[in-house]
Amino acid sequence: MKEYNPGIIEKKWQNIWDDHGTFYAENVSAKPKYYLLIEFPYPSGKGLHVGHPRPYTALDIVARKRRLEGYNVLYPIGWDAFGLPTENYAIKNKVHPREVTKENIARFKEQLKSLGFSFDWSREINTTDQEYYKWTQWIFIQLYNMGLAYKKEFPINWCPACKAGLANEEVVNGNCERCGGAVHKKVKNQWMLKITEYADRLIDDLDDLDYIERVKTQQKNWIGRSYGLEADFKIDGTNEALSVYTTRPDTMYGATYMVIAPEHELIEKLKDMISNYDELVSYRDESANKSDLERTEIVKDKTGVRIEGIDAINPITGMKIPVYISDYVLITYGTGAIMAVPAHDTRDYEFAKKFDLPIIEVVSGGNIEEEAYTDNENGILINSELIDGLNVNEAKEKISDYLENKGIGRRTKNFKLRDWVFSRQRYWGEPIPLVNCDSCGWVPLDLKELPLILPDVESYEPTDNGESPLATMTDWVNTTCPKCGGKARRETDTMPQWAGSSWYFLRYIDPHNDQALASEESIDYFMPVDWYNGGMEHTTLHLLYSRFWHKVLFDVGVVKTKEPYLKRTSHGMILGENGEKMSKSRGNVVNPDEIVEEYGADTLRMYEMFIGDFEKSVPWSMNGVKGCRRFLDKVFRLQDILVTGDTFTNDMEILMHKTIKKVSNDFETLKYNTGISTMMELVNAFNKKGSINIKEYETFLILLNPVAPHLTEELWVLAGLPGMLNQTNWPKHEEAKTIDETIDMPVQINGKFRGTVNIGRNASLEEAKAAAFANPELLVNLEGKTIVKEIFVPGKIFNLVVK
RNA sequence: GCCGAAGUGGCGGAAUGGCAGACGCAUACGACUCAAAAUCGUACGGGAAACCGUGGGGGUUCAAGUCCCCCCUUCGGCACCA
Repeated sequence: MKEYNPGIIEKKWQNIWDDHGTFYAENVSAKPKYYLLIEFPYPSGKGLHVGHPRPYTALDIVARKRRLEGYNVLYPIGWDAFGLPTENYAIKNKVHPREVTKENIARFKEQLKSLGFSFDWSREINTTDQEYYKWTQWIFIQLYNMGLAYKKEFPINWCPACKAGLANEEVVNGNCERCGGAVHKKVKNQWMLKITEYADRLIDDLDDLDYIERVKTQQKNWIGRSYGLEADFKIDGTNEALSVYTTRPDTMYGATYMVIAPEHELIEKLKDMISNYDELVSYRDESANKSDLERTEIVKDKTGVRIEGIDAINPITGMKIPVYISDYVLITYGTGAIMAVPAHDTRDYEFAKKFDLPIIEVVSGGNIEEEAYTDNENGILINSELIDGLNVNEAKEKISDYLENKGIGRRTKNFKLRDWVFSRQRYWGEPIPLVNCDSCGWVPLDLKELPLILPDVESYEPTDNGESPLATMTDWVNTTCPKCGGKARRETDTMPQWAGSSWYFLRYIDPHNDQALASEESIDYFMPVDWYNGGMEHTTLHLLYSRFWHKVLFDVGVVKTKEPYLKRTSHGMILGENGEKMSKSRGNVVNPDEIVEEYGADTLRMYEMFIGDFEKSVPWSMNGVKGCRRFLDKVFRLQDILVTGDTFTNDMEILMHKTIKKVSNDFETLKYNTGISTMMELVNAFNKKGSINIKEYETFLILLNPVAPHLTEELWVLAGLPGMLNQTNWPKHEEAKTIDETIDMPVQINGKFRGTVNIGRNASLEEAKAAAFANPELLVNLEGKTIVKEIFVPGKIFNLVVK
């Protein structure tokens, strides 16, 4: 008998699929479409590791199954190729990032191709192509025209040693990833995108989506919507009022002092009344110089300064209360000021203890001598004249009404989500297509001027002053205003890596269109994405950003669906054999090339899916790989016991239908591991029987095909089955034929398993009882006992309660 | 601290409230072989057994890995968001 040689078989079928364009999606089709999306890779210099193929294989299984079910499947691939690692590598090795990118992509592509994914390679995209980023720039202009892009002073991470601005991911524990030195803040005028304007929609529209629950909750928490009251506290002896935001207006009687952020405008406004202005300024400077790390490290120890010379008036009690500045209040959230209720807020409690401020209990139930009582959702109000005796929720409403009626309070909401800092002072990104004109201000380029090509530069190293490398290119920077024709300067910041990936799923639909990012008809046909799988690490940034851009494009009228992705799932990480995260420095990286070389791509694919629960992290195991290869060898040897037959044999019929049902279902529900084990059981059953007929064999090959496509296509041909496997149909089970006529019903005595009885599926209690009493082994347990209760669940269990 | 997920053999992991450990790995023994590999077969949670076993402690139920309450541990996310 021939031997299973994956090296030859796999190459052969990959070529056939390529030559036939087997997996190309049709642009126009009478078939229903199905759009599957994986997160397109960043082509790093390291090549693939075995973690990459896990999600790709999972959706490849769904893609192949869907095609056999009669869908026009779009399963595309591309490259998210702008970004820092490439740029840093290029600087270090004095190669152009374009060249590095080209090489990396070539390597990734070769590796991916060797795994036999059914990607539509005719739609391959690359975010660094001019024809691609032309439309990234076009979308930016839409954002600008809608007023969603604006410039703002915003601090960047600045490494004084490297003289470079750093991305957040380059800052590790407050230090520079490269030189290890402390990272400081440097304020720059940057482009921001108003994602906060879409915050409500980004939360509310989640309700109708089929996203795994942890993704929804993480996004909701990240956006962080809260409802509360903005209330005005008068500053004594002035017409000024200090507005605070609170989610607990019910506790206002307990507000014994106020705190404002060090940067709050009130200090400048009331400068003349303040007797310790200099002290406040030096505190402000001090906290500005603190790194993020320092600021959070000092959590335990609250600092602050009282603003001398002013007092605020609690609007509900009329009492004069002091005002402090402290960096535990953030200028970026709410109004940058709070009313402090130390009895019921841990932070305020700590501050009050330290500065010896009064603590007034207003919700009963805690022990405020010991600590703040915060877990008080169901508490009753005390020491609060207007609302004494009410519960927290009633009190909130009453106080809110009261202050709104007096015109010194407004119900409002707040978000933790901040606007998106969209500028990078880097070379390897999309140029921002705007010019600054002395008379017209910021002016976007015309569509016909796009793409604004990233110029070739001698040196793309960051500059000493934190400006983008593009800023030194005066020829490129100096231009004319598209509006008035006067002198103008180009924006020299580039876009972040998140830009290209925020809309790539739309370009796949119509990747060569030079009139639009994709044609209207094709968008209408293919959108939305039916199933998007990706890593949990992208939940709060990429996934949210792309939902935001899609909603903007919806508002512009480019897309017709308010959400880009109907369904979102997430895979677990693959760890090294030692159970640690795979990394070069830990020396536990497994390269898929080695596995393909030694065992074949089908074995790798199968093991990637069989390794464990798809949603959980799991350590790699070379022995596990061997086990999967062993199974495929077994499958190959089924040829030896192949017999004729055009229907399932009687003794295998039920098992066949059960298997079809289980595998079909498991492939839809991320349970690839149990789907595969079901097929293993089937093969074991045929081997035990000693034969498999051609009909059973054919069906089995189709079921296994999504997991091991090369082998099954080959066996299909070797068995003389008609055409190619990829042209056939996915089998369907008959529900009636998945049910056994007789079952081994477990018999329990006092809830303990004592044996089984083989009875009819629909047998009655009497039949079960008769069978049980005919079994001497069971009778032993009944000796000298009386039966007090018989529990019989048809088809399930027979339990005798005895005394 | 807050939010989320999870704790089951030597390992990865299965189990609509109804026989815990499917399937695979590792291991041991046997067959084949001059021998080895491959392959095939048998065993494989603990215990001599009665029994005991799904992180720990309570509870609901005829019956709990699964449901409820409390606690411990691990992982992921957020982190002074008022």
